Amino acid sequence: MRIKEVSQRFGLSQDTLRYYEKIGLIDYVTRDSQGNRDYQESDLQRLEFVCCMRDAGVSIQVLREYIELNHLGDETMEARKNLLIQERKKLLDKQAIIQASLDKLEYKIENYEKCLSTKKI
Amino acid sequence: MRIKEVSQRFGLSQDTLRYYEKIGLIDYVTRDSQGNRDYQESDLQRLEFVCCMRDAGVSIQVLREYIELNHLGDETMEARKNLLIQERKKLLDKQAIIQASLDKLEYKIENYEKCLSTKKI
DNA sequence: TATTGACTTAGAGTTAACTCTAAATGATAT
DNA sequence: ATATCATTTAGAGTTAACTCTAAGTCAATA
Repeated sequence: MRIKEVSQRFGLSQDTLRYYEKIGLIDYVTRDSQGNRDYQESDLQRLEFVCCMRDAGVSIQVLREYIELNHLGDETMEARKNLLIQERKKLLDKQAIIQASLDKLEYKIENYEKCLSTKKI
Repeated sequence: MRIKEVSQRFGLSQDTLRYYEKIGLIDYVTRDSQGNRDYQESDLQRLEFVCCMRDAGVSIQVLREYIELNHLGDETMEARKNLLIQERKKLLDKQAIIQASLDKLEYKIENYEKCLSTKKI
């Protein structure tokens, strides 16, 4: 699959896709006879994971560490698991923080609604 | 209250507090006879709100807009309400995205656990 | 054959949100 | 009286994560 289609599929710019490859967030993508990237199924799967994590706010640095551990083979399984557990913790914390923020917003919005309806009477 | 204590209370650096004031995220803080900031109750309340929103990822730009509308008085109540509703939507979307990420992480972690326990037999 | 379009590269530039630096002031502790 | 400490200011520097630029290649189309 060529870069344009991959870009559309994941909602990442072509620049970002090349950048992710340059910094090792995805492996070197094979090139076709013209020298253009030809993304394989495995690349797409990696991108799926990377996009999902990036969308949630997982840092590039952490994802690179994870990828790096992957490259080092089975010995690093425990380390990888622990890394994911850490990130899960961070995301759970973030959800709680967002929830607190939502509660505050909810309260303020209701307040505005009260004010606005009163004003109209 | 002096900047040091405010900094500790909200977990913001003194630099950040001065920066927030400079860009209008909080109003100009009154200075004492020595020219040092003396944060009032109203400043602390504003900071409480700003911090909560910033922690959840609401952008400074949006918060500045909100503050700006506040300065413009009661006429802008509807606009302020709508701005908050928009931000609520963004945060709800973000929660869903994080949940998707968490589900994926959960799956992977379980997988690692299976692999690791099998290896030990 | 000329031009259009999709791609390539290396490297520079951008943006949001801080964070740091340097020089100065005034109050407090030794 | 001197040193230390908490402040102040304007403005420069940093970081993460892109995003853009310029110059070039190749294949397809008018």
